[in-house]
Amino acid sequence: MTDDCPPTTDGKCPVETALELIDGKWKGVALFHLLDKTLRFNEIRRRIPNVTQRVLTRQLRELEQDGLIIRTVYAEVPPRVEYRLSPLGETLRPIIVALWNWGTAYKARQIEESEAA
Amino acid sequence: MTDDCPPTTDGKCPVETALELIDGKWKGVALFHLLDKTLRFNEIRRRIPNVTQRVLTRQLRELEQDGLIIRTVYAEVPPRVEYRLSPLGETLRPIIVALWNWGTAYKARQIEESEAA
DNA sequence: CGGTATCCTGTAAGATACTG
DNA sequence: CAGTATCTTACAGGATACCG
Repeated sequence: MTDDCPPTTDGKCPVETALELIDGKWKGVALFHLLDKTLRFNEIRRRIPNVTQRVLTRQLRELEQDGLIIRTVYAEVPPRVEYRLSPLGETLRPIIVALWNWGTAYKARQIEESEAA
Repeated sequence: MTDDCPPTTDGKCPVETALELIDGKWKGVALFHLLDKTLRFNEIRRRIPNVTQRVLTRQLRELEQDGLIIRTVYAEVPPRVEYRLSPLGETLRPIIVALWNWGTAYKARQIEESEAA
């Protein structure tokens, strides 16, 4: 089964295809926060310390172009821009949740190890 | 629930932590092939066209350092080096499989769209 | 067979400043 | 508030050649 990897149309393994879409230092985390609810730009930013405005903007735009999130601009002053998962993005939910669970367990393991010192 | 993201020990969201470990252009695919069985270096290489020896070597070593795979060197001539998932790496299986399924569905959708033209 | 050793290039990410 | 506009830099990835 795992051998039907390469010979797809584009010669890419589906695993590679999937990972490419969330490749970007902050994309996974951004998607994670959007699992909960629609968020405004600065709301996302506040949840991701260390990301710069420029980088976050770009990554969100790429997610939008790839059809994973929907960006809605409200013609108001001051401007309001909301981001939410698209239907396609919703299908990523189990994966994002699985990553969160895995990462959480991984961290717990790290802590145990350091305490065993 | 999704708000307990930042305030972990290292300030990183678990999603970010998990993604960092499989961040590397070919790591996900390499792990995918190792789901099936233990593979020798060139066996992995053959399954991943376009990856250079140098890069594949480095990514496998990083996976090893992160405890996701186990590298075994047999003192033979010619040399034989086998790679297999570690117990920790095994815990990634559901995620890798989910990525494969997702990527496969995504590609199918792309094809449908292009045919609708 | 399974690597190193060099060298090179593109680009993702970051810092900083400005804007409708 | 939610962005652009510039500029800079590190480094992942790749090409090529050689080795025990």
